[in-house]
Amino acid sequence: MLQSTRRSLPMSLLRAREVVMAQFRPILAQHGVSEQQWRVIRVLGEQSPLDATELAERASILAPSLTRIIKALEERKLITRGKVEGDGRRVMLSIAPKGQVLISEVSPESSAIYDDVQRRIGHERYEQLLDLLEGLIDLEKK
Amino acid sequence: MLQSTRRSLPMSLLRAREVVMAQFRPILAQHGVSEQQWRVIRVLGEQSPLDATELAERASILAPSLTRIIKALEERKLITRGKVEGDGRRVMLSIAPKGQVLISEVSPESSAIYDDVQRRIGHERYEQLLDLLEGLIDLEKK
DNA sequence: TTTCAATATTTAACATGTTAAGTAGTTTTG
DNA sequence: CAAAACTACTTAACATGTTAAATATTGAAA
Repeated sequence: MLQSTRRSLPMSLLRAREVVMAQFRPILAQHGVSEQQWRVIRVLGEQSPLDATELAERASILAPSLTRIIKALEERKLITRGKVEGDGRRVMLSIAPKGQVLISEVSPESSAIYDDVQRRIGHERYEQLLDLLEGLIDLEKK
Repeated sequence: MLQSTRRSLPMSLLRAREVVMAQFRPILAQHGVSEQQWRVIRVLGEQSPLDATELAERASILAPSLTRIIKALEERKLITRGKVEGDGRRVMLSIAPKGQVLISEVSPESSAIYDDVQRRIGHERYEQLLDLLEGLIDLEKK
């Protein structure tokens, strides 16, 4: 039997993400960063430095995209890029002062939106949803 | 307090979708269609004809992307395109015979994967996840 | 130590996402 | 009825997704 296009898991995940991101996009746009650039900045805000592979993994961005994003963010001095002594292949990325400023500006607005979404969906259901998604993500590792 | 990048809703939705789609992509690639092209074909397989706006809505694809996708699929004769008498602005799209063949080829493999994911995550949790996602999607309409 | 395989990143090429602007056709207003 | 507002779709421009190939470096094997 054919899976309906309405109640299909990939489609629902896509739409749900769309609904949530629609709340965030205006804020990010005001600060001149894309969704992906913001993910990179936020990950580096949590831990710096990180090599490109680790960063790509944590921000869920493919290597070729990351290369381009790094270039753009470095030019705007939001992050910095350095080499690793002992391994000439790797690139180490760190959050820059301007990046930290950006984080401190965007985070409050971002948190407000998270809280709002969480409140509208209900705290319990919100946690439940995250748990189920986590379970789905873990399928990959098996 | 800063939201961790790990347990964040947009990120989890993205990753979960990635895990699921990673199962499908090889099949679609074997048949020479992208994920988005497949969504368009499948929606038209459920109902034809549809005007571009309806199709975009149901396939969760933005109008500019749809324009390009339609062009590609029409050239491959997987779908057909017609005008609406009475409204010169609209474009009506329909599944073509070759498109129906493609659906009949891909669907069994696709269903098998759905079943596998569903089985691995558990039927009940699967339905629960879809319900929660639906609830999140409905936030948009309020 | 030289050669080969593996790793980290980049580049290339093309599809799609995203926002804004453009075009043509249609409906509403005055 | 004519101008204005609206609608459906397309085009444009640039960022990102995606796969494959290229580069440079490192590590392992002969």
